Amino acid sequence: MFSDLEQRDLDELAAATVVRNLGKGEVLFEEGAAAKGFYLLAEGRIKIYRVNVEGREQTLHLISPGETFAEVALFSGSTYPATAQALAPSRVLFFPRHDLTRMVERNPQLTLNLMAGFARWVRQFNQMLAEHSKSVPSRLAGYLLAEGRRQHSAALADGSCVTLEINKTEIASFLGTISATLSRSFGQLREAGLIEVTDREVKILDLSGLRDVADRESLSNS
Amino acid sequence: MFSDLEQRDLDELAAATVVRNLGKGEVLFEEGAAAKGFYLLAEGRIKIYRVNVEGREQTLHLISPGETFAEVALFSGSTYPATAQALAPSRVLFFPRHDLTRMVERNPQLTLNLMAGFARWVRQFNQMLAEHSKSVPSRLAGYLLAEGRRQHSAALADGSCVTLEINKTEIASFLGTISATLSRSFGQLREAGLIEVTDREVKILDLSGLRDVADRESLSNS
DNA sequence: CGTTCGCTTGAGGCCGTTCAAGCGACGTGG
DNA sequence: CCACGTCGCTTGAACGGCCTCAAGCGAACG
Repeated sequence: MFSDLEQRDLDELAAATVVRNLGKGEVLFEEGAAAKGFYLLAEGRIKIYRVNVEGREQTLHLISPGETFAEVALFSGSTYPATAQALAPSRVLFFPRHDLTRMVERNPQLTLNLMAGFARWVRQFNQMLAEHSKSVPSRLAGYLLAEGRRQHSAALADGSCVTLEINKTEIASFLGTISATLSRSFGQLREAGLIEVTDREVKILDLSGLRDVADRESLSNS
Repeated sequence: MFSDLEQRDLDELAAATVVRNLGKGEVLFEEGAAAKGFYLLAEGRIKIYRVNVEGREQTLHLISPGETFAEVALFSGSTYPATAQALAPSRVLFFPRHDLTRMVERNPQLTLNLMAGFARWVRQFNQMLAEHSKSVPSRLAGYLLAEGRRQHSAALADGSCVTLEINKTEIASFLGTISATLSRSFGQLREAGLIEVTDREVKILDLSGLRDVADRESLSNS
């Protein structure tokens, strides 16, 4: 993202960044708080969530080390649209907005990079909307495949193992459901012979079958 | 959006724009097509939609005259993430991307304007996700209020009328449901004494009640 | 006059939620 | 070391919202 910056700007940026350490469960910023910049996760795990009218949490993003988040702050200008909380002890780098915008004005190429970052964001959001019209088992299958891809550099295969890095209640929130339903969904995938679950380890027994379920609307269809 | 451009750039932009007329039902661009720029709707009505795995349409945006759409093309770079179709005879202005990016490089202020436009987009998307966890009657109430706000410059009041500018099947698609369910939802709002429906005219009988329903999760709760 | 289209309404079924109970793992304090 | 509470997870039963399938109806149109 910063690859096209001149050295002078890089120095300036580095000088402006702030490091912050978070304990497990600590809230980095809350929905509605003034947005003064964006973040890069150096270490740990962050979840971005909103609470809906009924009080249930809907996780929007799960941030892994190396990813930036809250870039929206650069545009929306005013407030964060969601809450960020550490799921594990974490270290984040903070980039103040006014430094960034100053640099943007001087370095148009940076704009294009920012835009590219958006592309990812848009795609992800689009996908979330699409996912939301699927059944819970389908969404779960998609999640497992995505996690597997993220964890292994190599391609997935029958027999690959995926580690659940967050507890199942958190996964449920990410998938827009509750733990009870998620539990049954794991059961359905297991009974279909697609996966094997032991604690926080998921073994993929039938990769292509799992892909089918993830692409399909429901588990039963066609 | 273009307010900060210099005259020279404005001239150049004007020279690059292309006008296109669309008949009712005509498709402007399809999901997956190469994205070469974005559009401004001068006249008519456009819907942006995706078809999910099951083949049902989910409308993402309804574009009214004066609004821009497909700005995403400026970022994602590659392909349109959805399909655009005219709901009525329409006239659109097309802005080629490469002209825009050239201008962005020369005119950093334009970037910030683009970002501001994007902020709107993000907010809308966020709201869509939130809406999706509500009941259909709630979503319908929200839609009616939004349409009312869009149509009347003055504030809404008990007795205000809202005209449904698109047919109910299209509204259903926009709300992520089907016409049968939408029909029942209209019935529920009517029976609750909140609205009165005659053909394509909706009279708001109880504005604050309608707002309550729109903010609540379901019609029955509390 | 027949067809198509948009809308409404009914019956039935599915999926996910709610409420509730039960279980093992873990930590704490007696 | 054991009793007890909490927490995360699972499982059952019941309820409810929305979808599906289907029929019916008026209006527009050829």
